[in-house]
Amino acid sequence: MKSLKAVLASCKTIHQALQIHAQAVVTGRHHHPFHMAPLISFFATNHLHHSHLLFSQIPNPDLFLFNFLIRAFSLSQTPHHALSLFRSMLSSSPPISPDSFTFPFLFKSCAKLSLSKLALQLYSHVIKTGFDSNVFVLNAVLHFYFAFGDVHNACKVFHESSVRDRVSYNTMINGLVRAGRADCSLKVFGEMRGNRVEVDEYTLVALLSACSSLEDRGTGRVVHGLVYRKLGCVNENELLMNALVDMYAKCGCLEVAERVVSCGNGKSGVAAWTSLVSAYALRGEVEVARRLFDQMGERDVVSWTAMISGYCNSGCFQEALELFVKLESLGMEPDEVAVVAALAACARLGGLELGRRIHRKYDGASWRCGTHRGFTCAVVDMYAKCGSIDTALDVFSRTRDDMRTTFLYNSILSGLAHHGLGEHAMAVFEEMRLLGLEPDEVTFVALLCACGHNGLVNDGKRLFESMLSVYGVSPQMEHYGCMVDLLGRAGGLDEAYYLIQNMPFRANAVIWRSLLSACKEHGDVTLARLASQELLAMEHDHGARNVLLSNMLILMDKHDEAASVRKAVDDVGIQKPPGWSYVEINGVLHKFLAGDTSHPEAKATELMLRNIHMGLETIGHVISA
DNA sequence: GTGGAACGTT
Repeated sequence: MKSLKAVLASCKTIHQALQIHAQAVVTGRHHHPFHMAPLISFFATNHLHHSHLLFSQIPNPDLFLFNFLIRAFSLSQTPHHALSLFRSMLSSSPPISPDSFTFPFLFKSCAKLSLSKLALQLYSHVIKTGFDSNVFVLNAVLHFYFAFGDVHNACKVFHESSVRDRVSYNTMINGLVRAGRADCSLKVFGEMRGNRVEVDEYTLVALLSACSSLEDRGTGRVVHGLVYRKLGCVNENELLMNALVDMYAKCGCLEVAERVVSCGNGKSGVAAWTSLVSAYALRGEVEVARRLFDQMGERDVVSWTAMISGYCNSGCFQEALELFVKLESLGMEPDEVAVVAALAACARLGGLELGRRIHRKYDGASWRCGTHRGFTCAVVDMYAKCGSIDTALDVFSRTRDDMRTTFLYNSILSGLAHHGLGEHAMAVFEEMRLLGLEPDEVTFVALLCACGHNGLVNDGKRLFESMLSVYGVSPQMEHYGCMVDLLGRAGGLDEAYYLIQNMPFRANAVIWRSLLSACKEHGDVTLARLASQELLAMEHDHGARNVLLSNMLILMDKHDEAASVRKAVDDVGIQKPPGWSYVEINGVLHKFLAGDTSHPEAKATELMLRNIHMGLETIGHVISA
């Protein structure tokens, strides 16, 4: 008689397997772990739920069966089942203790479910029971520390461990690269070589990723040499080929990257092509990127996202959104990254209706690798940039504390700043501090900008002074710019000028322009001349500042000087690139230039604008030129 | 009769 395993191996359909199960029930073998294991294992690949059902009918499952199912669930989309199985394993009578097989699967489940506390509890159990000297357990611990972003403890455990193998090194190198510490990963690789541990394809892929993120083509070439020595010129590993192409693409060697793709005997896959698309788009050659994108044999969500982001990077937001809508219409499920890119494009175009549609559609989405943190941030940013600050605040306030990040606070703070809600911004910042989130450079730009727009001079000064001393963020050019603007608007022109003279770097055009417009506002001709001289001496020309300067001189009744500035502008032939504006009305995107009268409803628009102006002036606003 | 780690998009 054939063994059950042999019979199952020849099963072609689920029905045949179910018949075998029925037979086991008839012969009374369905209660025995030993007899049921092959059936449970048969269903585990595609019908895990059924395996679980069979398992639950066994009165006394053994450690092996528990481990088997815990493993299967830890790899599945529902890893929490692995943890409940573990609980029932501990509480069965007699209780079953986990072994070195159990722990790695539990850690994997914790990592997938972001249960860092549980993982740490389990780890202390591992140490107590001595399983930390098992290399499989160690590697799983390293993996979960990296998954939780705890690079420090991963390194600590790795360096203090007495057992290490090739996988430990690979996990370290890969984890460090993904944590943005590619430089450290190369050091670990040095240790690996020093300890005469052989490299394998996992090592090589991780090293190529390190070179990609460091844009270190020299080391990249050395690793390419290692690949060649290890595997010869033709290789069968698609992931490795892709990593190689990506390395050359990220290092700017696009020609070499393309050569690797074409010499790869068709072994390089979607990822390699996606790297090329993204590299060309980043270089500003969107047309080339699009041609490659259209030529690709196979395209997945990531390739579409690369092209969409590529358009965004080159300022082609309309093309980006067209591609996103096409992606949806093809029935492909965009991931968090794609949706974030589309929302960013909406934000830049003022596409409120499309943005709102995207927000509603993906609000409850359950993304495989998504955290929803990026999504929330992009949604808040989109509403704020589209002028709907109330909706932005609404989404923000309904966001759970553990979903709040510095980035999210930066989005809402910038929104509040641009909407002139300075006091509200200060209150939100206070809330951010209480939550223990650390502000970064962007936070302070938003805050100082908010203070500037609302005349909160003392708050602004206090914040600026606390940046480095309290928060460890050193002020950049933008922050000085905000301060010059803040002081200038409040009439503190001398203080602003003093700040410019005492900055650690030379002021840029933005700063001088901001001082110039403050001079205009407060009628300081001497400082205005000084600022405009600085501006004219700057290399990269910008027509707007001269227009501003001549406007100012006209307002100050210095028509002769104004005329000479205008003439200087005309003589040099300074041209300001046209600034396109976009507005979305009822889902239709309208594009126009300043002074553009080509739109069919230009007259009506002009009339409405005049009404708004008059309304603003009636309630006491001063409209500057 | 069960183990581990890997590529491309923000």
